[in-house]
Amino acid sequence: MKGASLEILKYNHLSVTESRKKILDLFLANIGALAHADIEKNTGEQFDRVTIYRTLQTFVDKGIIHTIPTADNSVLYALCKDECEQGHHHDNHIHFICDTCNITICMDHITIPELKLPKGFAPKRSDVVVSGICNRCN
Amino acid sequence: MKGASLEILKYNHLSVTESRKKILDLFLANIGALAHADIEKNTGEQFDRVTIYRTLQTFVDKGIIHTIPTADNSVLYALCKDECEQGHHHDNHIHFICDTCNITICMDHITIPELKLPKGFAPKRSDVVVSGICNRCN
DNA sequence: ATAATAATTGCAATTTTGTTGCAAAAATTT
DNA sequence: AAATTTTTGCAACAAAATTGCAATTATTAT
Repeated sequence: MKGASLEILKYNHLSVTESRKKILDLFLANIGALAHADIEKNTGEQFDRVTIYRTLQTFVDKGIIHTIPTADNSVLYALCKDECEQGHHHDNHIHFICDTCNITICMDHITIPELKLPKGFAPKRSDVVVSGICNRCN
Repeated sequence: MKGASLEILKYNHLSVTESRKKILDLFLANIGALAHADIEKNTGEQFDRVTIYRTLQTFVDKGIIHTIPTADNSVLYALCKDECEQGHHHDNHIHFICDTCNITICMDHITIPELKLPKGFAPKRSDVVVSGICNRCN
C-alpha cells in the first residue's frame, strides 16, 4: 500500500509535494472523514493553514476527496472510493456519524433507496447523513 | 394563525420578547429554511447579530427549529413541524435544495426508506439532503 | 399595580474560519 | 543543469461566530 498517495497524485496530474503526500496519506490511513482542523493537528502543524485549505480544494476539484454535509456547519472531507477516483463521482453517498466517538464514515457501497418526492420536484443528487452509534462504539 | 408564535413561545416556557416573536414569525411565514443572514435582512437589521445567534440556538435547544446539513457549509434552520413542536423530534428528515432558486424545503411528510447498514451500526437519526430543481422552478 | 427578581438584549472585544496577493521556494520540464 | 511552471508560506484582510458584562426588558411575587 505504500506509495499509494504518490500514484494517486500522478494519476491526477498533480505535482508531488510534501503537503499533498502527507495530507493524502492521512486520508488513506483513516476510515473516517477529516476536518481541516484534524489535518492541521495530525500533520503537526507542519503546513500553513492556507496550504491545507488549498490542498483540500485541489483534491476536491480532482475528485480525490469530497465534502460531507453536516448539520453543525463543520466541513468534513472524505476520500472518494473506487469509481470516484477515476474522476466519476458517485451521485449518492451515505455518511455515518457516530454520536459517541464522532467519527464520520463514508459508506460508498450502500445504495440509497429511491425517494418519492412531490410532483414537480426533480432530484439530481442525494446525500444521506445517518447518525447513531458506530460498530466500534456499539 | 395569528398569535401562533406567542403560543409556541409560551408552550416552550420561553420569555416572550420582540426578537423571539419576530424571528419565529419569519419561520412560520416561510416555506423554506432560513440562514442567519436571511433573518438579519428580513428583520430589517432590527436586532443585533448576537441576539439572532442566541435566539436560534434557544429555538434549536427547545426543539422549535432544527439545523439542516448542507454541503456548502452554510447553516440553515427550519421549523420542526407537527410532532416536533410538541417536543418530540422526528428522527428522519428530508430536505430539498433547489439548484436554481436555492430555496431549501423541509419535507417532513415524506418518509425515509429503511437503510441497511453494516452489522454493528445503530442508526438513530437520518438526514437526507436532495438537490435538484424544485416544483416552482421546474 | 408595583416592586423585586430573573432573563434577555446589545455592545465591545475577541476568536475562529476562510480568502487573496505576492515573493520565495520547490517541482517539473526542457 | 537551467528555464519554466507550480506551489508554498507569509501577511493582510474579511467574514462568521462566541463571550463577558452592563443596561434593558420580561416575569414573578407582593
